[in-house]
Amino acid sequence: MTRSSDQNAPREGLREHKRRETLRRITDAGMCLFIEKGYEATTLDEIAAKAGISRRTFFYYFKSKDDILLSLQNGMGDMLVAALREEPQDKRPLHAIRDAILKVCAPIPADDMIAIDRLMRSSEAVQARKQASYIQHEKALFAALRERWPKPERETGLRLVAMMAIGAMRLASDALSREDGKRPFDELLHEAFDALEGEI
Amino acid sequence: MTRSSDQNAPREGLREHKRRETLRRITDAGMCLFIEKGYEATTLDEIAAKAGISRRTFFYYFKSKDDILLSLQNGMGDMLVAALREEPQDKRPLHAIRDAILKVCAPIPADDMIAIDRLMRSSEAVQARKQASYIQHEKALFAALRERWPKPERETGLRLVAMMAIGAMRLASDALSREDGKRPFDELLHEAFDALEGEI
DNA sequence: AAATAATATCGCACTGAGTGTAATTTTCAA
DNA sequence: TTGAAAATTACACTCAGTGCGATATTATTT
Repeated sequence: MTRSSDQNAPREGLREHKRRETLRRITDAGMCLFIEKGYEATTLDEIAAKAGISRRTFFYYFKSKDDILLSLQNGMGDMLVAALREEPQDKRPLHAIRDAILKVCAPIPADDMIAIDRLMRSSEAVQARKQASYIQHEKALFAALRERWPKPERETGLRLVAMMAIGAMRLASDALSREDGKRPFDELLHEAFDALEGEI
Repeated sequence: MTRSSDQNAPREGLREHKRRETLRRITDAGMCLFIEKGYEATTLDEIAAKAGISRRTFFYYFKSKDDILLSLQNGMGDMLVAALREEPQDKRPLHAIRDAILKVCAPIPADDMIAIDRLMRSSEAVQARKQASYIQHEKALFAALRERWPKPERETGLRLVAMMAIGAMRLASDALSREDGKRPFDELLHEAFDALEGEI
């Protein structure tokens, strides 16, 4: 088989391409099995088999079984920060974050959100690490906020803003699952932020 | 050795007494080893040996290794709720919770708080489950708040209050560790709650 | 006191996650 | 083409956690 006969010429290097492919296969296999037979009941051997790799290779791509689920969650922090940077400078911190969250979450189908949320609830360890990832989001947001409002006396305030914003997001996300998607996410998020204004 | 020679007559049944003793021995052994050689590096075999029980018996007392550290954390939720119930009825929700937190945390030595906090940071899984326990505290507080302010239209608001209060507690606790106990916990907590008022 | 039930303790064998190591194969670059 | 770097694999290992069944200890009943 000569190289000239390959029609799908790799644009970004064959290595990178294969890597992405394998990563996707593992994630798909994992998600598929998790939904099919539950998170705890799915073993790494099964995932590896379905993804067509060895068990050892799985650990070349993921740090742990949890990471299959959490890789999705963990990307959120960076996305939020990026979206926040694109918000107009004159908005109040809380509104800027709210709109950043809206922008990041808008393209995610509600059904996917709910499905992943349900999966995460099925394992205590995963659920815990999801909560922990919220704290990471808070930290990331706080750092981004401080760039824009660098006065030292605002620090505690900005920490709280980040905390409240992520909290509101959590509330909206919980409500989405609880109501099983009856109302859209952006409505719930607005409601949570409005309630935040009314409180205190 | 006849029973009549026992001076420490068990008041609450020998079984209950032994149980408490064993529980304490396991916790002590665990804490001791965790501090000495780190959380991850300590095995259940070592803990069991030091506590004078078999490895299997450990699981009769704890659900997991994490639980040694988390049993301390998990009691907090109930204590907060109990303290909240004893607060005067006319206080605003946020102030009532703040004072409840103060009452619960006052008797805990700052050094202990810091030491446990440091230990929990050393394991990602434990750290994650600690964050998750905060969520449990929020839920418990929310339930307690709803008893006092049962109007349905206040629900979202009360959820947020619980969230902000626990958030402020987290902030104060983080600051305590970060400053290595330079300022007392109650000062930091007041600061966090005051900042909360100023925000929004 | 003896018999009986309930609770505690333990050992053993097992599953499954995760790691260390070293060998082999595949891709990339000189 | 050749040699370095990255990817894949097998194997053997440690450790957390579970299921099961046996034995010991404490409580309760007769």
